Amino acid sequence: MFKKVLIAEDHEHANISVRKTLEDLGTPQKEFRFYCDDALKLLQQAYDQDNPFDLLITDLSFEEDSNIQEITGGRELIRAARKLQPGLKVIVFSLENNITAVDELFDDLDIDAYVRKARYDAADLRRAVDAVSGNKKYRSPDLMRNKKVENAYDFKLYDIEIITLLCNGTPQKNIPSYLKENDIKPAGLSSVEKRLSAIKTALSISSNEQLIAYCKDKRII
Amino acid sequence: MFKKVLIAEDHEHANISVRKTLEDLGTPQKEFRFYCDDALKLLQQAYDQDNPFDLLITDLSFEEDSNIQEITGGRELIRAARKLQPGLKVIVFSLENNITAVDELFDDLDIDAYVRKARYDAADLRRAVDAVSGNKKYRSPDLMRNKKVENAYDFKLYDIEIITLLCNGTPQKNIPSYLKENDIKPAGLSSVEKRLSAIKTALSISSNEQLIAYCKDKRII
DNA sequence: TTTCATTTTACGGAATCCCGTAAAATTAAT
DNA sequence: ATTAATTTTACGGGATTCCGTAAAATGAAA
Repeated sequence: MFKKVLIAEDHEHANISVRKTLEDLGTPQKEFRFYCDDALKLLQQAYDQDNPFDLLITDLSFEEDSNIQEITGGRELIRAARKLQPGLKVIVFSLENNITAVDELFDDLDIDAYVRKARYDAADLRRAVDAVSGNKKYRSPDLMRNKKVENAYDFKLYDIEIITLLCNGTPQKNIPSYLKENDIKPAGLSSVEKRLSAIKTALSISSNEQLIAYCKDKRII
Repeated sequence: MFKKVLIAEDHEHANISVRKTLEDLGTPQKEFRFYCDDALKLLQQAYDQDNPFDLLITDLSFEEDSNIQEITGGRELIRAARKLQPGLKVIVFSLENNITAVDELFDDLDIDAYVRKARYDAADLRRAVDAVSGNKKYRSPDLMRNKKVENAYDFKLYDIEIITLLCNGTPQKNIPSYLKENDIKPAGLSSVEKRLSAIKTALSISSNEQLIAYCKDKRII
């Protein structure tokens, strides 16, 4: 079982109960941070002092507030943590229930477990910690693959990025420059146009306006 | 302070930590349920046995699962609970951060407090319980804004008609023919364009996409 | 009815979006 | 390393939207 665990989670309530779950599991040393930057700093310190963490449990999205952060989300935190300490085990604990997004976490960031914040998430987290401590991967049962039929189109992170920009009033022609700034891969205007067009075709949707309405209704955005 | 509190919250982790918060506050009797129907049943039983609850803390959205429920959400639960026990204090504890939606909770359901699940939500909940036990209303500080200032534009039926058409994928240039069919007054394309432009200017919105997002968020559509 | 004010529509040019095709770049395979 | 396949970008023309101006229609008042 794990000896030293770091929890990065901005919601105080979630933070409290994750700590309690770890207590029940008998983890001797638990640290928690409300901000990604603080979490990484702690990770670094522990590493420098030859007493590194052996597990990171992190949320994906951290709300921005007056305390401006270098690292603004769980994905970047994981990347930074792994760069520092490649062998670090990582469990993501988040509301995200988009299967594709979770797949991307396993594929791109090689996380060890994904626990969705949901009805039985405490028991779920316990199972995840167990599995990961045995060097196994774990993902919440309801994200195994079943709800695939739900969405006629499988929204990728890239799609959501673009649609979010539209929601913020960014004109289509300005999206490329934003994508380039954030190093998001296909950044050409053509690519954006094509992707939007593909989404709309797949969903039998005819205008951007209708697409936004759809995404809002389905809570995709 | 409260003697008997019922927590209705489907997320196990949230449930655990709300219980812990109440413990810290010294609430002697705490019950919790993961489903609305169970929560209402317990409320009813306690009432029938002349030992009613004096506070309900509930989430707004409960995830559907195989356990089919009569009552599917916090709003209905509150309505049913108040019908049974009109004086019951109610604190809503939810992720919802749409000011208009929260306003509606106070206006339509006359809830006593709204605590948003966010960074300092444990401390926030404590303050809410304190306030409500002193017969005061409470809402999370970041949702304090005055409700009147919110709607910078007063949506007319005509506006909603047009925006609804856009949401259904009608291209702008086809809107006039729909309006004519339904005998809606200014049906010219120019009028439609001007109206949309006026709305966007009033709300400092730059695109139709952003307008749709705004209307969906504010529950105007 | 005439006049005036307001609303609605028509029109036109510029900007943007849409969509197909081709070039360029990247990736994979041999 | 070369070739082939795929992805990404560039380009261009037609459609649509955007926005200002002017004409037409409507309504109110005298």
